Amino acid sequence: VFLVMSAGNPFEPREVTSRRGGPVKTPLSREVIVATALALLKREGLGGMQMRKVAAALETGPASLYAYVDDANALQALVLDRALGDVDVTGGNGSWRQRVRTLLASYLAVLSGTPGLGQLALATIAVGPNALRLYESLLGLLLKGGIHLERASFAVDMLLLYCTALAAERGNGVDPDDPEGPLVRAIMGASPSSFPLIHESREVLLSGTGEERVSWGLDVLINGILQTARPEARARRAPAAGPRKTRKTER
Amino acid sequence: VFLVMSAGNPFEPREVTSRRGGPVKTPLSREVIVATALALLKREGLGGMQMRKVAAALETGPASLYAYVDDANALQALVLDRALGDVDVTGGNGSWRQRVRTLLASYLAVLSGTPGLGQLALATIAVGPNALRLYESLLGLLLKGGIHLERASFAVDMLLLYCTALAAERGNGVDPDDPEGPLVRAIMGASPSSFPLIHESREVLLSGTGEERVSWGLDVLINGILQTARPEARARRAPAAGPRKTRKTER
DNA sequence: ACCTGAACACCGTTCAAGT
DNA sequence: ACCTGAACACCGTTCAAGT
Repeated sequence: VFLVMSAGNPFEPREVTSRRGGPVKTPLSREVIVATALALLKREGLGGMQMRKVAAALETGPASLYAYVDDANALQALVLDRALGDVDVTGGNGSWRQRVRTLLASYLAVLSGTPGLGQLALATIAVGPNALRLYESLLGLLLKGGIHLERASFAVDMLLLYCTALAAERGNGVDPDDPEGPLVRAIMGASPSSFPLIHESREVLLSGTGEERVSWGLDVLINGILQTARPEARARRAPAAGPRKTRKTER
Repeated sequence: VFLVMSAGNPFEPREVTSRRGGPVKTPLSREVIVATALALLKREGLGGMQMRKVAAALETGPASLYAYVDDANALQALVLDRALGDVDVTGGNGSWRQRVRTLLASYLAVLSGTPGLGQLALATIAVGPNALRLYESLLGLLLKGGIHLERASFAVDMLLLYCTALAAERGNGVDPDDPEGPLVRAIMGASPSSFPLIHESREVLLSGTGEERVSWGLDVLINGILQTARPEARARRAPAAGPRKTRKTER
C-alpha cells in the first residue's frame, strides 16, 4: 500500500491566521475543508470531492482552498487519513488469528464503506497519523503472534496492500455476485475452443460470495505468512562502506 | 482483479467502413487508435493517452475517435488488453512452483514496464481476450499442480489481484528503496511516543529490496493457497427455489 | 495582508454542419 | 453516409486585482 503525491508531507499544520471576529460564514480552515470534502466523498463518491465542488459547498471560489491545502492530491491524502480514523485498530479480543482478521476487516469495512475511498487509498501514499496508527497496531499484533520482526515488516505491507486492492476493486464496480456485470458476462461467454478451462469451469468460477472470497483470502495470507521465511539475505550486495551493523532482533 | 467500465463489452469488432481509396492520412480504425494510444501510454504515461492527445497524434479532431471507440474508458480497456498480449503465459519449464512464479512475474513485468499500466489494470475490468488467455493459463497451471478447481478459482483471482496491486502501487510512486520518498520519510520521522514499534523497527521496516518483497509475497501466496481449504459452504443461504444442483468436481 | 474573481490551460463528449 | 469543427460543460491552478 502507500502511494504517490508530489513531495512534502501535508500533515504538518499550516499557519493560516483565521480572520478574527469573522463574517457570518464559517471561517475557512484546513479542518473544515477536509471535513466537508469527506462528507462530499461519502455522499457522491470521488467526483464529489473535487476542488471546485468542495469550494462551492463552502460557498467560496476554488482559489480559496489553496491557502490551506497544497493541492488536490494533498486534499485526497488528508481526506483518506481522516477516514482512516474510523478504523478499529484493536482487533477485538478473540484468538490471535481472529484479532488479525477483525483488524483487517475493520480496515476493509472503512474503505468499502464510503464510495471511492478504496481507489483513493490505492492512489495515495498513506503516511498520515491514522495510517501510521493502523500500521503500528497491525505490526504489534503480528509480533505478538510470535512472528519475527523481519518477516512481520513484509507481512504488514502485504496484508494492507491486499485489503486496499480488494476495496479498490469493489469500488471500481467488480462484484462476482452481480449476474449482469461484465465479468460474469465475459466468463459465461468465453469461447469453449479458445478458453476451454474457463468455459468448462464457468459455474465454479462464479461461485462463492464476496464474503467467502475475502475470508478465504485472509486465511491464505495468514497461513502463508506464518509459514514462509523471509529470504535470508542471500545475494545481498556488497556493503558500500564499513561493515553492516548487525541488526538486533528485538522483542 | 478485473474492474469497471460502464456496460457493453468493447471487444466486439465495430462495423465502420473505412473510406476506400482514402486520402493520404492513414485511415482511422480501432486498431490504429488503440495502437497509438498504447504507444503514447508507453512514452508519456496515463496523461499521454487522453482522447484529445490520441486524436492529435492521429491528426484528427477528438470527435473522430468516437466512431471507433465508445468512450475513454473503453479505449483504456482496449489498450490494457493489447498490452496484456505481451504476457508470456507459458510459465517456462521449471518446477511447478517456478512456473507459477514465472507466469506471474511476466504479468508483473508487463504491467510495470509501461507507466500507468498498473493503475489502468486496477481501474479496468479486464475481460478482453488477452486477459482471458492469462486467466486460462494460470487456472490450468494451478489445476495441473493438483489444486482442486474450487480452490483454484479463488486462487487465480487472488494471485492476479495481488500482482496488479503491486504494479499499481509502484506506478503511483511507492518504492521502499528511495530514501527521499515520503514513505521512508514518514517511517523515519514517526514519533517514538505515538508509534514506538515503528520507530524502534524503522531500520528493519525499510530493509529489503523491492525484488525481495515481491518474491516473498509470491511464496506467501503460493504456500497459503496450497494449505488453505476453501470454506466448505458452511452457512449457505437456504436455496431460494428447488434443490441446488450438486456441482460436479471435474478434473 | 489576506482573500478571491476571473482567467488560463486544459479535459471528455456531443451535435450540427459540412463533404 | 461518413466525418469533424466548434461548442458545451466541465476540470485544477494561478495571479492580478480588490478589500
